Amino acid sequence: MHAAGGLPSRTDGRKRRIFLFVRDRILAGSPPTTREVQEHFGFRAVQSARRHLEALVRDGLLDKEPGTARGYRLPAGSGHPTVLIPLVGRVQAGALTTAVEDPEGFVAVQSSAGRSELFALRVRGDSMRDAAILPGDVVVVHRQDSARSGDVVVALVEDEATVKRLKVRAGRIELHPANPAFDPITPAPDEVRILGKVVEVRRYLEGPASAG
Amino acid sequence: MHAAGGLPSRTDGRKRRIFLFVRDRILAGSPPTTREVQEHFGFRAVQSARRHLEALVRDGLLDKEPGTARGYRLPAGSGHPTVLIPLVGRVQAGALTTAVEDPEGFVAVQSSAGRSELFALRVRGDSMRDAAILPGDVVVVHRQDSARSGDVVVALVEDEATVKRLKVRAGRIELHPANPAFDPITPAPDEVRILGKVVEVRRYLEGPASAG
DNA sequence: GACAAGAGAAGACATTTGTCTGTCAATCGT
DNA sequence: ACGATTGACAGACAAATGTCTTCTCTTGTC
Repeated sequence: MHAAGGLPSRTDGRKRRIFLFVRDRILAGSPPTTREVQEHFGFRAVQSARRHLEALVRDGLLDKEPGTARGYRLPAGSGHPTVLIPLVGRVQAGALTTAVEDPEGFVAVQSSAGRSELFALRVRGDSMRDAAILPGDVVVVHRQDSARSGDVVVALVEDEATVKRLKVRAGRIELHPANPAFDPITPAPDEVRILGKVVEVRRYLEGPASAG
Repeated sequence: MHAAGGLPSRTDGRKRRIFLFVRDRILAGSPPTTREVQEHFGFRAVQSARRHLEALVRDGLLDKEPGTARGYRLPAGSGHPTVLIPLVGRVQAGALTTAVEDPEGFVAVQSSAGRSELFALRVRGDSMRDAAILPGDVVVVHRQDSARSGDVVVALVEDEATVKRLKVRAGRIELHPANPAFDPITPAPDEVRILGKVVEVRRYLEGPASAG
C-alpha cells in the first residue's frame, strides 16, 4: 500500500525517482511540466514521461489538473500536506490580520489544518523555558479563540501576544509560565483574548532559513 | 470613476491585493497565470494584469521566470526552498543509508542544503533536557563527519545514534549531555563517528503531522 | 510461435499561456 | 492648453505545454 508513508516501495526505482522529482519540484514552488520530467530523466519522447506521470496519478501518489500547465499536485489526503504559513515577529491587538500581509517570512509546516488556520510566531522572553520553549523559538499556532486547560496557547494580553500554558479555573483564564522566575497571569476576562493553540515548536540552531 | 469626494483612487490598494492574490496562489501550490490574475480582478485585457505583475516584479515583491508558464515566484528570502527529508526512528551502524530508503515518514524543512545532506531523527531519552531537547522531539540533522566544539551533533557510539553536545578537547571527542543525571561520554576515537550536526529541533505538541 | 502488456520513441496537434503593438481615457504637473 | 504618465482595452502572435496516435522493442505467458 502506498499510503501515508507515501512512497512506492514495490515499484522499480525509476517510477519512485520520478515521483520524488515531481514532489520536490512541487515543494520548490512550481510543479514540473511533462517536458521538464522528460528532460530530467533523459527520455527522448514526451510520452514516456507522461506515461509515468499518469501512472503516478493512477496510483494516487499525485493529483492532476488536466489541461492546465504544471497541473500536478500533491494529493490532499495521501501523504504530506505541506503548506507555507506566515511567520510574524510580533502580534498586537487587532493587528494580526494585517500583520500577516507583511510577514517576516514563511515556514513550511505539515498539517491537516488549512493554511488560513495557521500562523507562526517567534517567541520572546524565556517565560516558558521549563517547557523547553526558548526565546527565538518559532511556534506554529492554530488559530482558535478557546483552548483546553493544559494547552500551550498564544494569548493577547494588554496588546501584546504571549505564549503561556492555559489553565481554566472556576471559569477564569489563567496563563501559567513555565519558569519559576515568572508569576502566573490571571487577567480579567475582557482583558485577554486567546489567539490560538501552539501545535509545534521549532528551534533553528543554525541558519535562520526563514527569518526575513 | 473620478471618484466623488474622498473615495480612494480606483487603483488604491489594487496592486497590493494583486500581490496578495499571487502570493497566496504560490503558497497554495501553483502560481497563477497572467490570465488567471486578469479574470480574478475583472480586467478585460490580459495586458492590464500583466502591467501590474510587471510592476510587482520591478518593486522586488515578486520574482519571475520569463517565458515559462506560471513563472512567478516569491523572491529568495521568503524562506522558500522547501524539501522533504526522511525521518528515521533509529539509526544504527552503517544502516543510515539504507534506513533512509524506508523512513518513518517525511519532514518538510526549509534549508539551503540539498535534500541528500539532511535527515531527521526522533530523539530518544532525555539526556539533552536542559538544552530544551526532549524525548520525542525531532531533530533535523545536516550530514557531516565533523563539527565544531559546542555544536549539538548526532554521533554513532556503540552502534546506536545519540544526540549530544560536542566538545573537542586535546584532539579527543567528548559527548556532553545536557542533563546532570547523565555523564559525558569520551569514547575512543575509533569507537565514535559523527553523523551530522543538529540544525533544527522540532516538537509536535498535538497531532502526528510528522508520521505522514 | 502467438499474444498481451509495458516501456520507449517519433511526430503531430490543440490548448494554454507569455508577450507584443497600438489605441484610448484619466490624471498630474507646468 | 500641453505633454508626460499611468491604467486600461483590443487584438494578435509566439512560445510553452498538454494531449493524442502510431510505431518499435522487450518481456513474460501460454
